[in-house]
Amino acid sequence: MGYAHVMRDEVDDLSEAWAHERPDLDLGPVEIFSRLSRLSRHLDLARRDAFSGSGIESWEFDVLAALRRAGDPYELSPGRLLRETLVTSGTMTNRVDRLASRGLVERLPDPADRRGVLVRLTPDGKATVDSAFEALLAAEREFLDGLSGDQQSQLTDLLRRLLVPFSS
Amino acid sequence: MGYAHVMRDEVDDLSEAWAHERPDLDLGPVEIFSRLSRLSRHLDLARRDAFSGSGIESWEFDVLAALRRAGDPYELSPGRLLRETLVTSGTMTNRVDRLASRGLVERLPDPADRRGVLVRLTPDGKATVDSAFEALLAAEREFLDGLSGDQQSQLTDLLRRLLVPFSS
DNA sequence: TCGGAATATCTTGACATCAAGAGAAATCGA
DNA sequence: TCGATTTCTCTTGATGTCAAGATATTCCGA
Repeated sequence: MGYAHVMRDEVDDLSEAWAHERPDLDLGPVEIFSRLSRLSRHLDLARRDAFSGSGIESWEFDVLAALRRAGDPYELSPGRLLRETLVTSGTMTNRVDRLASRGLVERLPDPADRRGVLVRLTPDGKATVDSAFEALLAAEREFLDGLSGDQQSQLTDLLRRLLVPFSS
Repeated sequence: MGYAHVMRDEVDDLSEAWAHERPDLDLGPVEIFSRLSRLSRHLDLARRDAFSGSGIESWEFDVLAALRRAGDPYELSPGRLLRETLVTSGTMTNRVDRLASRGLVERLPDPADRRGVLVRLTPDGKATVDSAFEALLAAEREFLDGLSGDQQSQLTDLLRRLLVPFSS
């Protein structure tokens, strides 16, 4: 049966308050989307802690991880990187500048398109992102403690259903 | 049976790439937390669109909504507001400044504590947040189209389990 | 082949956020 | 009652992000 009937989170308070003030509205979406956005906020903060041991920040990990999982030779264009990380082009220019000045990536001319460049992970960048990824996984695993394997699969499936419309 | 076996989202690509590069790691957490964080990012962007009709931005809604659901007389301290919205005190000072200059809230001295102030929703602020909230609910409801009522309840329950540890 | 439209990246200026700390008032133990 | 600690809000300076636009190159239809 589980403990659903005794568990109470911050969104229960929030939606109860809304229900009191606006009993005329259907607050269904609040139950899901407020939890999603608050969870994401809490997890961002926890992620920052997890990365502090590896000496990088979350935005750095996002870029390095995209390059890392692209596989050898760990190269992607800035355009591809910004689509993977959902930021604007100005932001990505700035991120690559800072990562390059730290020696974690380097810019190369794209041999196939003279407008373009390629961003490549350096050996230093690869070691950094590998260590950060392991720390992140370890931290995240703790947050899944309260969920059985079945529940984790269910949650994955439900989140995928929500995400599909956004995945072009 | 549903369509789980044919649905594929952007995180399926991402985790497949990781599995290829790091077959030594247990990537379970990625399936859930990457989806949470990417969903949250997409939803933030959608929220911005939903609010543009009401003439406010997401950060303004967050503050106005906290005051609105507090109920008459729609007053909270800055400290309470920053705990509800998970931002720092400097951010909240800045937010209240800008909302006050737009006439949506006003600052009052706290009669019970001379260090403190109270932030109160103006009638204009109340009308604004009520209209924005209805627009938000309408937009969010569309994203839930792909989930049955049962699935929405399941998702709510699973998200609550993840959120409880963060809800002090 | 040529010109317009699309694409790729970078630049600029404004702005929201944060971390750290300052100042004022309240609280609590001795 | 007094002093130390805590609480509450605001200030400051640095920084990351965005929107809009500039520049260079490629693509594509006529």
